[in-house]
Amino acid sequence: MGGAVDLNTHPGHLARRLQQAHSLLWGAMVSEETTSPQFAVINALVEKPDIDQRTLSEQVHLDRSTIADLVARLARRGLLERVRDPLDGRRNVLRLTEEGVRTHRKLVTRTARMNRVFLAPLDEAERETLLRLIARVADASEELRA
Amino acid sequence: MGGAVDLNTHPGHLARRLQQAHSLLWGAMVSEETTSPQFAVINALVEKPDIDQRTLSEQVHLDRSTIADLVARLARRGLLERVRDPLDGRRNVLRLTEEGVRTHRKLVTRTARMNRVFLAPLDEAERETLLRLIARVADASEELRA
DNA sequence: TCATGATGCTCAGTGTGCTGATTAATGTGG
DNA sequence: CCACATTAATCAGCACACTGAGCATCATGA
Repeated sequence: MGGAVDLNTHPGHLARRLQQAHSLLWGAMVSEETTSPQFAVINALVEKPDIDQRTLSEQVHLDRSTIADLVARLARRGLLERVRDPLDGRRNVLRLTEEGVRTHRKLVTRTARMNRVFLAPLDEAERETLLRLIARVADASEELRA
Repeated sequence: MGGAVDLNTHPGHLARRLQQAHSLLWGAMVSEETTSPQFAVINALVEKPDIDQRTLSEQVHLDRSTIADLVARLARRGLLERVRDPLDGRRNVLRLTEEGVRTHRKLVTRTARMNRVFLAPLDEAERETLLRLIARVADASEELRA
């Protein structure tokens, strides 16, 4: 006996496994260079260009420090431009380059295909349930932190 | 328009958010020193002592490289012992110390409490559904890898 | 105007997680 | 017995993600 716990009843452990399985499949089916969080950032900038890092970090639910690194990498690869706001010297205004927009277009179709493969073990109703339940738990936790 | 995607339909993005929310709550309600993956390792050693790192990595679904770092940190903190197997000089045999067992006992009750808070937005049926669906997707992906 | 506070960013430090290369030890076939 | 493959662990390198500290800039009130 000894009181060991079944980790399959621990959502944190399962979430980590899920994320890891995802990033593996991502590398194989979507891109080796552009990671999933990077795609989230690019996607957010397609929807709302010319925002600063703080706003961006709220959009994609990433830390301010994490965003800084991530944006620096994307800028180094020429996918976006980081310009000091002349009206407010504290802000970096972010905008995708042509190359960034092209990358986004390419990855959108691939992510759709990957998501189908990833969720293939579930039927349509289960897929929606899974996404909805995760979102509810995540939303509630993030609510508490605000 | 411009083709931006709704990230709430992307399981990878949701998985990352879920995991992040979890690790935040973990730090607040369970332990600041011992992380969730570290607990998974300790828990596995409670169930099966005297295994090597490779076996351990399969038990908790963590990479061999990652296990090495993680185990080194736990050993440095005196929660487990890493001994070269005299019968097979390649292996490190792992065993919890008294302190490690004590830590596990303490954290088991706290993790149970934390999981209840974390999943509070869901009713009992939804909780089981969530855990089961995540496990199915993760299992299927890991299957492909093998 | 000028002190105070708030805001946006950066930096250092730590931990998690992967890949790929290397090293050491064991096992096996000729 | 020895060359060869296999296996376990380590190491280097990269990316993600957090905290906490510090810095520059802007906004506000006295």
